Parts: sequence; structure tokens; C-alpha cells
Amino acid sequence: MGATKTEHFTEEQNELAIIAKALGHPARIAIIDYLLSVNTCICGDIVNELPLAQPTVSQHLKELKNAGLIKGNIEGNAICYCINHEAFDTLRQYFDNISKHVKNGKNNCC
Amino acid sequence: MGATKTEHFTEEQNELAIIAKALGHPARIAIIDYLLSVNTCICGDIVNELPLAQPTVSQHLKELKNAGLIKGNIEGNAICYCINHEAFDTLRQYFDNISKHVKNGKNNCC
DNA sequence: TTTATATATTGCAATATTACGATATATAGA
DNA sequence: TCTATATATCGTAATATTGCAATATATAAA
Repeated sequence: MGATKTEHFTEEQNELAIIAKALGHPARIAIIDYLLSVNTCICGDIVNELPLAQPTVSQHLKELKNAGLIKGNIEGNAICYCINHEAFDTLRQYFDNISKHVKNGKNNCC
Repeated sequence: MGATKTEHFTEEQNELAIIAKALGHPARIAIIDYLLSVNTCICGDIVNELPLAQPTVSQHLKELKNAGLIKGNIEGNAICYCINHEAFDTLRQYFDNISKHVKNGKNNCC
């Protein structure tokens, strides 16, 4: 009891859930927002942008990285982070499909 | 300690995180998938589609509803559920913007 | 080599989520 | 009214997440 029953769902469903879950925290949305606002790779600096302690930010970055939403390369003393296109393209496609699907369907009964 | 520090983030960031979080579980992705596959409102029947006990499914439906991802209307004995366009359009727009943003930027350094 | 800086890991407390049995509620139909 | 069916709520155990202090690691610069 308590743990998510991943084995009952498809690989696609589990994968999508993992990506969505990674975005399911305001600090991690804020990190993505920041990476988008600077519009380039950013080396260091992310910890100072967030109202959280360094270990907490490090943890959030790890989760975004595990979900494939960001990439990080060691750049001398700091780490250079940036958005990972592919993951966001996957999400864009998923929600684009849903929007199209819903528009063609008859989901207007509620 | 332990609780998410929502007060430090913008309303947009918190809202988006809430929606993403609601999709951050395979059972809830499966519910959305099912509602899309039937392509119409579905009255009752959702519990039988999932490999989880009825109270658990009820809980997941509640979370999707709270996040605004689905709508539910009482229809006699059963409840009629369907996808909520608006929430998914919000998500589509968000990820569409990110894709565009990233393509125009110089995020290819990593 | 020593010191400063950046990031990760560990350990732990507080809180949240997941799942389900038992039970409540509410409508439909006999 | 009584019974069946559909869904929600309650209570609770198992597990996961969040946040941070302390500490480890690793590179840069002095």
C-alpha cells in the first residue's frame, strides 16, 4: 500500500506521468521559467535565483534532469544547465494532439 | 519543513505546477487517455477501466477535477465525466510557447 | 599546497500522496 | 418502501516528497 502501482499502466502512461510529475512543483517550473528567460545555457547562478536552500535546489535540478527536461554539463567550477528540447517537444505534441482530438470530438456535453 | 513553499512563487508558477502535478500519476494519465479514446462524455464505467479499487479511482478523479482537467456532472445514478478543454488548451499554449522560444534562442550549447 | 567557490550527497524531520477496506450517501427501479 | 447500483468520504497504513543543516567532493585561483 502507498506506492504507485506503475506495473498496471503502459510505458507511455508511466513516462508521461514522470515528466508531468517533474513539472508538478512551483520551484521546478520557476527553474524552467528562468532557463527560458535567459534564453541560453546558464553556468552557476540558478541557486541564487530561487528562494530555497542550495541542497533543495540541487535536488530539484536532479529531478528535472532525471525526467529529461533539462541538461547539465560540467563547465569548470560550475555546471552549465539548459532546457532539453526533446522532452518539451514531446509534451507539446501530446497536448497538441489532445486539443485537436477534443475539437473533433463530441466532448461538449458536460 | 516538508511542505511546498508555494508563497515564494508566482501565481502562474503555482497554477501550472498544480495542473502538471495532477497529470503526474499514471492512473490519472490513463483516465485522460480513456476519456479521449471514447471521444465523448462517459457516464459511470471509469472505475471498471482501471486496475485500482473504487475509492482510489474516486480519489484520482477528484484530483483531476480539482486541477480543472476534467468536468463531472451528475447524470441520474451515475456521474458523467469528460475532458475540460480549457485546462488542456492552457497546457498546449504553454508548451507551444516553450518550443517556439527554444527554437529562436541559443539553447544549443549543452 | 592552501583557500575559495560551486555543486552533490547524507541524514532526518515534517508533510503529502497513494491505496484500500469500511462505511456513508444518493438515485433508480422493483 | 426496499433493494441494487454508483460514487464519495473516512480512517489508516505504507510510501514518497520537500526542505535544510551538515558534510563531502571537485575545480579554480591564490
